[in-house]
Amino acid sequence: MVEKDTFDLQTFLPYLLSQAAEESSLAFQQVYKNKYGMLRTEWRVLFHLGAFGEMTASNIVTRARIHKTKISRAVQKLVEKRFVTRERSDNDRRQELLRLTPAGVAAYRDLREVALAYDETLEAKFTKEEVELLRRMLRRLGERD
Amino acid sequence: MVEKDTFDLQTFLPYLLSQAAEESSLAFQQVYKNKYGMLRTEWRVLFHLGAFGEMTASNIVTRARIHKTKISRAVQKLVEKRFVTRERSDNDRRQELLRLTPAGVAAYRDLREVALAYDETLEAKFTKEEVELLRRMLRRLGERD
DNA sequence: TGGTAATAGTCGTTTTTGTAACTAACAAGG
DNA sequence: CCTTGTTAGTTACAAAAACGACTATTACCA
Repeated sequence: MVEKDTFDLQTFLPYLLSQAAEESSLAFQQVYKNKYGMLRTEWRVLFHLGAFGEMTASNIVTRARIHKTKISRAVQKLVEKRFVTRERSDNDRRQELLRLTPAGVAAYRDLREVALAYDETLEAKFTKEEVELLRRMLRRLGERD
Repeated sequence: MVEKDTFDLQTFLPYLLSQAAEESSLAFQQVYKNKYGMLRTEWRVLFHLGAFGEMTASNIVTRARIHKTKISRAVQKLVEKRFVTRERSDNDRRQELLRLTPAGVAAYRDLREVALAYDETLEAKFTKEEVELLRRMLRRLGERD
């Protein structure tokens, strides 16, 4: 045993953040996993393509800050699932333009609705002002240093 | 491309939470990883033993909500590193009492200081009141449903 | 040009994690 | 005592993540 402690895990922000992140993503995770057999990175890629339209893998890497090997494998899976097509760019033949198929668009829209509804249940725990502040703080904490 | 979107990842709380959690734990992670060769679960186990003293693995499972197989493996690693000892309980010979060794205590104290200092740098991004609210909200979001 | 560096994306191997099945010890009721 | 059920913790195997090396293409510049 150590002397009486001035440190409490319950005040350590990285701990609180990771607990909150984990708990709050569980329910949503079940949906894209069970309904579409997707992993988290796949959902994120799908989301980016749905929200921003045609992109290359490295666009997503930059925006989502996910390692390129993870993106690469997620794209493969999404192509296998027929949610995404890829086409070599003519300007730069290293790049591949990624696009949602109609099935991909449908999945995106469906998940987007689920996400919106789920987010509302989270927001309902607090006041509007609190949620607003929370978002601002989380964005700030999530900024790359 | 999809119709103009009402959904923005930047407002989706699980996304913001996971980005903030990831980013804000990176720097601290480097410390326990590089300095002590620990993984996240190992640091958490070490922390629990340092803060609360002698515990069994399932005590930690309950408190930290980490799956018992992860705890089991983390304990093995910590024993190998000579930070923790285990001893079968006499009352119940299924249980093992876990304790920090002097080296474990030293590592704990060191990491505790690092954590405290690091937390302060995070807090410095906001006002006292904001941080207080943030903690409350994160605890709320991290509660098991 | 030609050579070197940088970028896009993939692949292979090693670590970690997740899941479930397993052993050992206890508990409680007949 | 015996059986059945529960708890503590480990282990085995499969799924997923991390990390680095690799190919192909483009960019830069002497």
